[in-house]
Amino acid sequence: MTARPLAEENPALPKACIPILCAECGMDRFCALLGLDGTGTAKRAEIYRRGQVLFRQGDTFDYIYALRSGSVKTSVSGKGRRVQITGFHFAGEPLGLSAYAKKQYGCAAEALETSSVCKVDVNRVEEIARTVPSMYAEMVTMLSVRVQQDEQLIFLLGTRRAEERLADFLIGLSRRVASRAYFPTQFRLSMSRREIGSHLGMAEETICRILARLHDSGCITLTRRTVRINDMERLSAIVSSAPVD
Amino acid sequence: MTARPLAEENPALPKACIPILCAECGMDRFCALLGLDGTGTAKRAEIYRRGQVLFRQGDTFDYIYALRSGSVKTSVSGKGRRVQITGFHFAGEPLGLSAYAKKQYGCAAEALETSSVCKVDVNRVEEIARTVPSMYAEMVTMLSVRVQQDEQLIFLLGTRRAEERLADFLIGLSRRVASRAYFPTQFRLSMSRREIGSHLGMAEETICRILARLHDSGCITLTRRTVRINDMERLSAIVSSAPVD
DNA sequence: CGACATATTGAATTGCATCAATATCTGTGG
DNA sequence: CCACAGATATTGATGCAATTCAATATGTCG
Repeated sequence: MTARPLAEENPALPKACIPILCAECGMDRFCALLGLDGTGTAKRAEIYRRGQVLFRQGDTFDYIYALRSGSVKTSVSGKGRRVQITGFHFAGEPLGLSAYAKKQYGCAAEALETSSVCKVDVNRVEEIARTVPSMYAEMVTMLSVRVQQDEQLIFLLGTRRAEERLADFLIGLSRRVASRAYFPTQFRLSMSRREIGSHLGMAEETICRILARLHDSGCITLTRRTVRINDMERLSAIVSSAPVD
Repeated sequence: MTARPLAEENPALPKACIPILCAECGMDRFCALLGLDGTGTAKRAEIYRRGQVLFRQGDTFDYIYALRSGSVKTSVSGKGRRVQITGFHFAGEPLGLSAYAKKQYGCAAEALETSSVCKVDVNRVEEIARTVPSMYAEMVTMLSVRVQQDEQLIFLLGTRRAEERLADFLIGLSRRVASRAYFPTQFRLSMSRREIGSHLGMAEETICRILARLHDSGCITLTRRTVRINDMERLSAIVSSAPVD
């Protein structure tokens, strides 16, 4: 059993996400479900490599996933090869839960890099709930977090201009991934420019241009897929800059 | 006790929303919670008029709401008076649940017209769960439906052009409100052009122009806030028209 | 009726997409 | 180790969809 810091000792993670921290796998609430099978080790941990899919849009809801390490993108497709990346996901985040009602996934999930993933068979959920009565409450918590995140993205897509979107995106990433790293202001993008564009509702070229502009202005330093935030103040200012007013 | 059609007899409502239909108030799953207080009547039903707020963004999570009739908009605000309407809500829909984890509402809710709303004190949720063990599972269901809806809106905002957005919006509205009305292809908009624009991420004027264009082409008939869909085929074709390809 | 919100329509502007060309990176096999 | 091919990224030039600004019309309600 690997010792891990308790939730209270890890201020990097958002409060809402860590009431239960599972010492077995170092992950938050969701992993607690997996830790409770009596063996002390998470069952069904699997490795996915870049491009491998966890599930596809329309697939029957069979597993709930928990990301242990790496990163995953979720995307919604429509007709005419148009794809929207609805989210990028990192260690500690649950995936697939939103298929609960419809019994099929409303989005696809694909690994962005080599990632370790726990899977829970949904048929075991009721069963597990017998030993963990609060399990559904945990699922409510996780889903409610997701709704509020999604609504932030809706706000971004509906009201922000290109540069604001990208600044907002970088700040969010730094909070989620850089905070765990050695240099909290520096991190590596596991997704391509095209994927960032697909997530923020803009063209790949626009991502490039704005990143270049932020780099030239000294706001960030960009080398390949490595980003260092030099001036968080300025970046924040860009996000909520001039009202369209 | 007013007799109401069972879920199976009301094909107008989406499947995912009606496994439990509460005879007491005619509403779906959420209202079942309210029907189970032993009195046979929903407690704390209140009337809100156009412009009155159910809750504000940032307010402490104190009630879960269920819309019995009328309509409500939810919106997220940022700096610089920019506002995004994240959703329009009609009879049978739950509101405020997404505040569960953070313990404060991430959006504001405001009545678009005179509306009847049930309120459940969140402090009673645990309590209620004792008589209704499946209550948390119901909440998971409702939240998972909401996530999938939100992801559809994210797709729309990220990938569709103005005319497609509006066509998609009208089709969605007709499914949600017109189906309950006498003429299933005709309905009245409870929201202004500006509000539609704020929801779809476009300017009020653009909404006007495109509505006029759809009217002139015979696709819809528009009189004030009354919409009649004349050619659903064509409207659907607009939604998934030319790939940006 | 008069005041104010809501809606419509036109004209000018612009932010971003699109098209296009080149550069750079990554992995593979000789 | 280098050369090559394909993916990814950058940068420039051009076009257009949608916003913004502006003016008028129509609706709503005291």
